[in-house]
Amino acid sequence: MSGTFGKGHHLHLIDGSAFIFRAYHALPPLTRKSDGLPIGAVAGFCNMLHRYVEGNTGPDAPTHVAVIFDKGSHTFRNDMYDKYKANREAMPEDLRPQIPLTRTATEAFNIACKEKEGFEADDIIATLAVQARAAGGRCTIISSDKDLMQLVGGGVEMLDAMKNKSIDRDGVFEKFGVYPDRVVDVQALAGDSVDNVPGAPGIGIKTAALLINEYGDLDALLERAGEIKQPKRRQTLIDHADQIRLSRDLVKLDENTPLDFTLDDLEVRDPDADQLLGFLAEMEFRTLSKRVAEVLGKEAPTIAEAPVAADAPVAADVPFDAELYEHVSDTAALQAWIDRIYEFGYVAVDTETTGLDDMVAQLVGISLCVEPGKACYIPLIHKARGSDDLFGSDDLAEGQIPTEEALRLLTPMLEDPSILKIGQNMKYDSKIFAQLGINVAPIDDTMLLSYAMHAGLHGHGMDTLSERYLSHTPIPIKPLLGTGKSAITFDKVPLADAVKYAAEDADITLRLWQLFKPQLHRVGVTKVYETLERPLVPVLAAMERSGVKVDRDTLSRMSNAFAQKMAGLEDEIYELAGRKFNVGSPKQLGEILFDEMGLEGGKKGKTGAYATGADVLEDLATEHDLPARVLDWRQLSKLKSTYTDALQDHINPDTGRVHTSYSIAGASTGRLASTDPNLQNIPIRSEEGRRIREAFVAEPGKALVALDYSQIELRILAHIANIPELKQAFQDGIDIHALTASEMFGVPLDEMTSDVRRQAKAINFGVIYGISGFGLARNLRIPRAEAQGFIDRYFERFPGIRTYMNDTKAFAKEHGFVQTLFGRKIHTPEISAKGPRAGFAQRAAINAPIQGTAADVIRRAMIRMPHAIKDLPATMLLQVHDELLFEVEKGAEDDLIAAARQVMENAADPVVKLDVKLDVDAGVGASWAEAH
DNA sequence: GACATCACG
DNA sequence: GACGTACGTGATGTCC
Repeated sequence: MSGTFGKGHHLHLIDGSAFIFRAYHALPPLTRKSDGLPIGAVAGFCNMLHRYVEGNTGPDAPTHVAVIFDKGSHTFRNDMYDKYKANREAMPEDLRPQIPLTRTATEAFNIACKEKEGFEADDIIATLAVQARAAGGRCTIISSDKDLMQLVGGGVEMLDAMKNKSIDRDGVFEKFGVYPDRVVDVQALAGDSVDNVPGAPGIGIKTAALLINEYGDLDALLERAGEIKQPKRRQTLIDHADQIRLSRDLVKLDENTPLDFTLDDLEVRDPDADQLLGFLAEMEFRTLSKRVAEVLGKEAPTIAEAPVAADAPVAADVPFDAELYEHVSDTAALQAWIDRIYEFGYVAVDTETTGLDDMVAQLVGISLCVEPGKACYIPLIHKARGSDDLFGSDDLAEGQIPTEEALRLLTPMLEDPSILKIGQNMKYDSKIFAQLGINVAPIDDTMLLSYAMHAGLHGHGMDTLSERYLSHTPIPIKPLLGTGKSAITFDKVPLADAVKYAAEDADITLRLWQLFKPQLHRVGVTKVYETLERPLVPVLAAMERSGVKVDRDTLSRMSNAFAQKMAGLEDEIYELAGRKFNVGSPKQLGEILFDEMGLEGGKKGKTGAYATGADVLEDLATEHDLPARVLDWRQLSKLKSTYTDALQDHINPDTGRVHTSYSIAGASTGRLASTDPNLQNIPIRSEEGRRIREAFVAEPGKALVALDYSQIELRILAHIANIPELKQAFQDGIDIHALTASEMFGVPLDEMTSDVRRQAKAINFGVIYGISGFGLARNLRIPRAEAQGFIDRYFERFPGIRTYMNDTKAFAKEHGFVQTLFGRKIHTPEISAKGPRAGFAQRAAINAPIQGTAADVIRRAMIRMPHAIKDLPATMLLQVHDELLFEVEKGAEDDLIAAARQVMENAADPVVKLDVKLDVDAGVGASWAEAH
């Protein structure tokens, strides 16, 4: 399309400074290999331009486009107000030389590049947008700068390229509470701390919008300021009227910037392949050159591989050699290591201990590494071999620094805020040090780096990572410790072996860190790692060390009661079966039920054994008493073995409390997992099981407080899939399952029966899991066709759900991962598999953003919690996915609930603005049963 | 160590 | 049209 710009034309205006700023902060400080020129921002800028150009296909593609830049630091606004943008930070040194290169880049892409001395880019954009509107064409401003929102409307809209979200008049209203024509008035009142626009003191956007909407516009408001009821607000407006008018002039964009070009000069042009590829080659952008060349159908330019600096060894260059590891046996050698650590500013640390339970294990030795291949082990309490070679004596081996002495030297370094301590699963090591009163900080964790980048692809244990990323199989621990009863602890491992094994772990950790850390940016998960993973480590360490008090007598009494009941049931079962057998053996039970007794419905699984799961037995229970008895027996057996018995063994003899361990990198979705023991699956659904929670108690003088998010996953679904009815119901506090039932079946809310509600509830949950007719039918025990009918009606009523499911599957197929609202990536490698695996992967992909976002939310709450409750006599003890359990001194319960609820309900802010509020329910009691 | 089962969100 | 089918976990007991 050509001719004079007008109807049918579509102008894109890109806010160049915003692109540069974003590119600069999104990428690590890259430099051009050949000469060290800082190039990160240019690289990011080019990537964004390329992506932009590639994304511009289809009927909505622009006919005209320009990138608009700021020029010069002095504009007419500085003449109006000398403090305008006065508290802007200076441009970073390494960004300055890149600015002109972004102009060159724009021209290399053959996109119009415009700027004007004395004017901000915003003014040029305003002028062009107004011209485009006047000519009857459309204009899209690619920026998220709120100052540009005053231009929206009448064919002008904005596009946030990062979020790929367009902002129209309603979007502006959402942001400012007024439509675009009054945005300037609101900004004039609210001011802007970034640009140093003064505004009216004490008035923010909300109040400003309120006032403008009440009085019509700013002039009317200032004229009638005397009518304002609130005395403080009235006085502010009267006193600062001039300042407010000045602010309006500052934020009002100049729509009449004199320009020496017209819209027609901005017509979209094809890039000149040679020019573009030439520029990219000059910048030495290998990957982008290749990508662009592919699109243009050209050969990628060859870019000479610059020699890697000799003094920067990378992991791949240094072979693993355990013989080179150093045994640090005296303080002089240790001091030399500490000195080296201070030279580098970081160190990989690993502790060796007497066991895997970090609440009990004792420190045996410490290994350190600052450069690949150069690591040491500092043994502390290794035992000397006894005369009979059987470690009969308690004597320490030679060549060890006394623990106290070594820690005296190491502690300042471990606690030094300027020295980064790198570990693999640092929560373990920091807990070991915490036992000794040493507070290790700051930390980096290779396990969590991997988790942030590779969740869903593979595990994140050191052996896995070493083999995958370093092509090196670590020395196995088993031959050193042995197995079973004859296994020894690490302090009995001979020093020569211990040095090799232990130092290698630090070596591997350092190499992984060197490899992973720069990749974080590239994978785009720096924020995830920095805000959701790393800060959680000390929080969890503290919770685990606190533990929760569990009353042994309560458990013991329950255990005896269960045993008695089970014995009674066993007698009945043998009677009904006609013989004795092992009730706990599904295999034997299946044979009894289906072969000997000849009951119908025996189905064999893959392994050829009959299925005897609860669902099968429940069906059989209508026909026969035996399956019902077995179900009862199984419930008791589960409660006894897993809870009343095993839990007692987990009571720490020193603290009298149970200390679980949370794995941060276990669940692919971002959820935590609790192990040894698992305190996230303590019974609650059955009345009998629920009583186990009576054993979880507060110390005398204290109470337990439980706070849990109400329906968090459904709220997140309502937001992500954008379902207006569900969002409204949550805002209004309406029973969401009843609402769903009402919408689907046309039953008014006040006539809802519990059965219809129950069905709707199953559907709501099913949706979160990637529903299927079969699955819903089985869950509700209704015919499959009927279940499918429900699902069809649900999708019809809430079409956004189907769109979400389809979009998510498509996204996973295209990218190989899905994302939470906070940017956590969950990889879905099997999404394109054949057969049933694809189905699994698709449902997991649908579920992951929902479950994962909820997990992110509570992580954020937990990370903020210590600060929020620091002045209260309270401790955070447990997390159960959507619940936090606290122990608090009596009298402070309400204060704690208020503080913790505040943090939990606002945990998504300010990164994610949820369309639904988050509600938190709270309970207090002497036991977990009472508090829930 | 695999499998079945069942506890939780 | 057949196939297999609700998401994410951990602990326990049986059986080979």
